[in-house]
Amino acid sequence: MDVVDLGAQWRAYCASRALKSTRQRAVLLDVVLGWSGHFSLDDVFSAAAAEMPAIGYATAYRTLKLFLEAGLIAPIDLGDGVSRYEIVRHEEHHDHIVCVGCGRVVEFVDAHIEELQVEVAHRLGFDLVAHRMDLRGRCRLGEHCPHRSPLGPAGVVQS
Amino acid sequence: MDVVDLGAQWRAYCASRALKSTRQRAVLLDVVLGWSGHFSLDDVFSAAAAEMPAIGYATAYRTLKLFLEAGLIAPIDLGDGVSRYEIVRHEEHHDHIVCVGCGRVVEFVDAHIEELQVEVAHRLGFDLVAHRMDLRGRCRLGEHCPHRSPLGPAGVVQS
DNA sequence: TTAGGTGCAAACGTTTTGCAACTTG
DNA sequence: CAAGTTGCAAAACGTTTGCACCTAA
Repeated sequence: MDVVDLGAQWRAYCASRALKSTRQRAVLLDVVLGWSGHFSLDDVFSAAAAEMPAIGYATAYRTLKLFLEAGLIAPIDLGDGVSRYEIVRHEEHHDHIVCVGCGRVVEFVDAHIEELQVEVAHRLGFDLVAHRMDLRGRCRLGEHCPHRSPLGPAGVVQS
Repeated sequence: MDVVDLGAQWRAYCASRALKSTRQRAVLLDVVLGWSGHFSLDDVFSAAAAEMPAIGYATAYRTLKLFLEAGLIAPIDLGDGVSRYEIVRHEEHHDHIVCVGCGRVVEFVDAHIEELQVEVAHRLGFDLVAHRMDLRGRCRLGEHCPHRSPLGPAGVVQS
């Protein structure tokens, strides 16, 4: 499911809930779908405000909540105390590993672990709905590592 | 490492940082070590206040922070927006699965997944320091499930 | 005696809401 | 027109801190 499909998904959600289409929502959708990586409410608001100065924080807040309910975005927790989100891409689910030294975030998927999660859930009497797995590690980039800080996503590592 | 050892660990930490032993800290340590399951700052404060009405919220806050630094407790995130913690038991590390229907939390460990996590981290160039894995599922307790709400921990399920 | 600890109240940053004015369908 | 949406400002929330008064060592 690519960005185009997420747009469709949003339109479907709007229809199902009789939501109106406004310029604000268009701008916000645009910002979110165009975002690569993780974003906070503030991130989204700032970007939207750049394109539409009159937009209000509350609107960004409420719209992000709608995106959440529509399943367009999902909350993630990277350990800092801020609510962050990322676009839900069904074919692109991934987990995170965060370097405790430099804060670098690598996204990855391990098919084997995914399987085992379903299995374990079943064994415990659950039907798995979702999961979140965040690893912490120290990355071995040596002198390149410390404090390279939040850098753009380098893509999801599959395995 | 059982509760007794955690007490020793705390004493060692106090010594190393020249922390004084006060009645407040004793009460708070007691509350935390005696807690079965997950707790919030509020939980701890309330329980401590029951035993020592004059205790201040800030003291609970600051002390919990010390416990955190001392490695006695670890933050966990169960998806509600509240900071929660649990006692660190080195031989009892576990992950969580939360029922999206009733909120029931089951703790578990899967040795195979644990191994794979280390492996994956290495493959990505990290030395694994810690991990957090929270599954969401719908539990199959049928009529017994919905809204049985936060119940006491039923122990860690090993596999 | 003195470094450290406590309780209070206020500051903080973020998230959330009430409301009157304004759009969309 | 009616229902839904917006921006503002303020409330609510959990968390964190400054400070003057205590207390363990």
